[in-house]
Amino acid sequence: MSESAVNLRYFILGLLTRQPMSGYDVKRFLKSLSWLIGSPSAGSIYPALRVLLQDHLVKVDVELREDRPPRKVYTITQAGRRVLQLWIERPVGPGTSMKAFMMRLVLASNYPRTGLVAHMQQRRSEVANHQHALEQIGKGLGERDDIGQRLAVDYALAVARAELAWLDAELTGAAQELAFVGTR
Amino acid sequence: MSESAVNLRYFILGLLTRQPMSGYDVKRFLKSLSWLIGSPSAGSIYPALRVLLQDHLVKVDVELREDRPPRKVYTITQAGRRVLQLWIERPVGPGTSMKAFMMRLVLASNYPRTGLVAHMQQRRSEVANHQHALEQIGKGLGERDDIGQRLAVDYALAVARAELAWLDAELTGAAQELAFVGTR
DNA sequence: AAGCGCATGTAAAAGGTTACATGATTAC
DNA sequence: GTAATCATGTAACCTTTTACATGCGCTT
Repeated sequence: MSESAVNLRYFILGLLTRQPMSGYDVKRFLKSLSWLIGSPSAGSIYPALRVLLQDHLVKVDVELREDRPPRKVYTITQAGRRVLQLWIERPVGPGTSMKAFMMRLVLASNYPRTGLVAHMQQRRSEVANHQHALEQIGKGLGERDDIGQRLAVDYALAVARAELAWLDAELTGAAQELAFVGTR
Repeated sequence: MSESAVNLRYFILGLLTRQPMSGYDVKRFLKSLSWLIGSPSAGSIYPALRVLLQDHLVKVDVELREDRPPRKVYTITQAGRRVLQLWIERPVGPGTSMKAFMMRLVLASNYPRTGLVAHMQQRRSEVANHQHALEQIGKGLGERDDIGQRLAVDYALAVARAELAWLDAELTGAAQELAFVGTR
């Protein structure tokens, strides 16, 4: 359950590589993807942006409009891009949540193609491991009355299988692309 | 992203309905299911148990062993069972994470059968909603260069489809059981 | 001899949510 | 006229992680 820490800041930093955004923009965007990543409240987004600003990883331009609170548009700096690259290239250890994987997937455009493939392969092996572990648990359960545990393990297995199927399909596609690029 | 709060305490309380456990037992069990629910550190489990104890929802028996730290075995009290029922019957609002759903699924044996079915139907409609929302986002993305967003949405859709398939299969099974019980 | 599993816990720090505060504009 | 959306932010509170502290027994 570790390393959810620090992630929101880096993820927001990553979003700013697509285009400059205000805190409110970030909030709206995250809300639209709430299913994938969660929808953090204002009380975590604005402070996160302030920290990024203090660390000089983003700069801010204030858009003044008449009779409204000013809109503060944040832009990633060169230093920000460097720090983001370090974060993105840092291999994610075992036990990474789907949410953490999703975050990096959303930021795919910041990866070199091979880096993205490596990241997906990493996920593939993680999920395969856990699938195996779940199957073992399932067997161990046998005829007992752990109805809840059996349901939960079964549910998780169904999800794991879907993840693996998607990753395999996507990875074979990517492998062909890379092979093509390599031979032309 | 709300209401992760308070959950670990209740979930641990729920685990104690299966059998009395020590903090270390809880930790080991959670670790084995880390993929489903996450594996909280000692720093959250032991304090959680202390709070449960202070609220008289569990009681503790100390097993003294030679030359080792004593093992503290926690047992749920009647008051604990009542509080757990209230938590379990409280309808989970929209935006509930898979993890929160999993927690309640693991505790399925504490539900009356119809309550469990209702809970799964609730999840079904939630996932269906989000699937729809994701499909809309996917269409809106079109031919743009949001490669990351497209991948993430696609991935989430694959997972959502798997969840729906599982829930539908399980719910039709449960419906037949209930019908059978109803007619005999 | 080093490290892991057992077994408990605490303290500091980080992170997040909830609730509040402000205030204009737009849609019903 | 009432509610939602836009737009920012703060403060108190809660939970969780990280890192530490202790110490035995077993395995490599």
